[in-house]
Amino acid sequence: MSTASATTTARERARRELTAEILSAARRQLAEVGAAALSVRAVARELGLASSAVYRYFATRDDLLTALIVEAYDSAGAAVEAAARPTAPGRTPRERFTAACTALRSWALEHPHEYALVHGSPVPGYRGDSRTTAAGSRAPLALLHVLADADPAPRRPVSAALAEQAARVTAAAGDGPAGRAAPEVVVAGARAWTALLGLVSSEVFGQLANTFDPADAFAAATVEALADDLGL
Amino acid sequence: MSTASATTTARERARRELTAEILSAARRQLAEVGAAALSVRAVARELGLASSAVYRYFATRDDLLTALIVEAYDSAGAAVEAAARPTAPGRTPRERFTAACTALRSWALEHPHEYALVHGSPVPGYRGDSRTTAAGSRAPLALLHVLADADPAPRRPVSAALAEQAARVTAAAGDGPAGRAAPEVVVAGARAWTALLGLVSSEVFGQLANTFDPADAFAAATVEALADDLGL
DNA sequence: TTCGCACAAGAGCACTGCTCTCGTTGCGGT
DNA sequence: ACCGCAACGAGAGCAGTGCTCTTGTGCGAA
Repeated sequence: MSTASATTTARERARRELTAEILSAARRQLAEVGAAALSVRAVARELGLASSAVYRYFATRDDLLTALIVEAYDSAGAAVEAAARPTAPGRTPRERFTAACTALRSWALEHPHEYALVHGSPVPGYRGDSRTTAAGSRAPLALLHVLADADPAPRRPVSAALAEQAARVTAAAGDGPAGRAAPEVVVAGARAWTALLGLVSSEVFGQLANTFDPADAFAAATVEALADDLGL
Repeated sequence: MSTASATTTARERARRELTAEILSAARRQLAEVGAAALSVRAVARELGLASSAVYRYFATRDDLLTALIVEAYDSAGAAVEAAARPTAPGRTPRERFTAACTALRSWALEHPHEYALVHGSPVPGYRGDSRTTAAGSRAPLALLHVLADADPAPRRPVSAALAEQAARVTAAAGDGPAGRAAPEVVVAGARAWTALLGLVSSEVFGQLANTFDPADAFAAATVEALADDLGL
């Protein structure tokens, strides 16, 4: 630890690179065959490695999946954050909200397996890793940020129990605008978030087949309804 | 096929019974270890059979899962239908609606693996079997039935494209009250259905951890909000 | 009674996650 | 400059999987 702090030894470089290559191959395979069929051996094969070598970098298949989950959360979160950003000063909160919702939907349609990985059924016995929860908060927090900026008139009072849970959210949100949102706004935002997840999940998982299948109109109308309901 | 039409031969009986036993064992295993870990061999082991024998009754593991999917859809659908039924003549549509929503949530919490099977990520390459879609329509159709009975004033006009898709739904719903629902009502109902799925999925899949985790209050408030939004 | 077909069992194939052992090689401390 | 350790990749191997094929057996229709 003495001289190695500044210099990066060749081994460290090689480790980082190979880790990235494994992740990249796993990402490719995830996009192709899905999480259920992702196999450590196939990843190793694609890289010309022995399967046992991969286990030096990811102790278990679930660890590899967890890394992919974090990546997916971050990718989706970045997309939503970018769409929610007030690019122009005059951009209304409603525009930011609908853009963020649409961004999540688009991301999910472009990365269905990644979406299923993070918002579908938890794979075996789920993990509540702190990395995943942090990364998973980005998108809903971006939405809450928009709501806090708009500070809409709360349309629906919340019970004391609900307000306490909302306070937990604002406490975890830090001291930004999202951290100062009213409990009614937090609850309404959470409601909108779960509704959005339901909309996107239904479409991505094929539950809307034979009904609202090309779901663009349905999704757009639903997002508008959500914005109305939030008072944006 | 001559005399066998009336009498049930011993073979047929045995086949039906063993099929039921296999399904029952599979159901038990699904509830315990989840769909991903459900194995034909373990089912056979539990029944004291060779694994190859099971394949005489379900040609493939996916066929077994499909049967479980149909069972789960029917179970959930029956629970929702029962809750949505106008048990007393004076029961308001709003009561029926909230009861149906709560019934779905309760069913999902009692059968998380079954819920994940039908509303989580589709397992490998999905199947759009006609049996599953029919069974899967029961719960949302029960909700639509309640809405059609209430015939609320449509709060939100729908575009022509959306109305056409709604017509597809009413056409498939047959000639009951649900089949005569206005397009605006059908779309609003579909919106409520996806929102309900998002709420229940978020809770069952653990997405609400650290925020609205004992989710009874949040769920109840969300269902009330949905009922309000529907004009019930 | 006889023939045929459905049946259960078992071996076997290709695959999986994961572990263990082996020879090698890079790297830090003396 | 050297030595020893730890990290490394390869390969074999274990237990498990879905699924197939063959083999023998007993029920049931003709």
